[in-house]
Amino acid sequence: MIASPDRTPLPREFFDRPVLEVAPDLLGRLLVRATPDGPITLRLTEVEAYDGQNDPGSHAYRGRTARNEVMFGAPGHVYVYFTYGMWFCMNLVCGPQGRASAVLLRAGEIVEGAELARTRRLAARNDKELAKGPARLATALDVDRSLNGTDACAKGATPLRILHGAPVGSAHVRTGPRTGVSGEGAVHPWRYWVADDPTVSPYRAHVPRRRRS
DNA sequence: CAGCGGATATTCT
DNA sequence: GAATATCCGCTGA
Repeated sequence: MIASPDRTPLPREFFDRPVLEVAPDLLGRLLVRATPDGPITLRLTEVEAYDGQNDPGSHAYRGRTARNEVMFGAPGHVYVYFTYGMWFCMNLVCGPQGRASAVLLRAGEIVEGAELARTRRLAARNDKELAKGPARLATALDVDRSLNGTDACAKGATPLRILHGAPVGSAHVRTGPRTGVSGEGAVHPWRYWVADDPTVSPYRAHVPRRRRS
């Protein structure tokens, strides 16, 4: 008998902790995206921690800019950025406020509303690929810049909410280097995923893109 | 399966 | 100008 996941919201205090504590604790939690056609619910299976102060890989490492200002705000809010000229990725801001740390949501399993996610992820060959990768995850959940700064712990109505779900025990959490991070930031094993989960994205070491002609 | 080119925002040099 | 917290479609083994 498998216990039903807890559908109550995570309190803001959950995020008001150091990012290295929050990140592994997010695995197995549920993210609910309210769309006009109904909810899309994702079970988190892969995340990465970014520390705004000591981490050269973080968008906030070199200080506050127009892009990263949400990271400097209250924990539990959503930081969305646009990358490679084409894709959005989403993060959840962690505490303490002002440290500008956040967790990148890299992959998950769509447990509700897969038919809605499929209409946005036409390239996915099967449901396990719907949210396998950070930009795929954002696309599947219809997340773009308009949701930057959304409070995922809001009391009232919100387009995006995070629930307790069924946290993964530490025995099932794996860690390794972050994907696509280069330089000194690459040494930290701050990528966390659920062991043997088919929705986790393949690891790709950072490779600089070749210069265009 | 591996490799590569294209899309082109944002930030840094 | 160059790098980046990426993905997709094509090519060739």
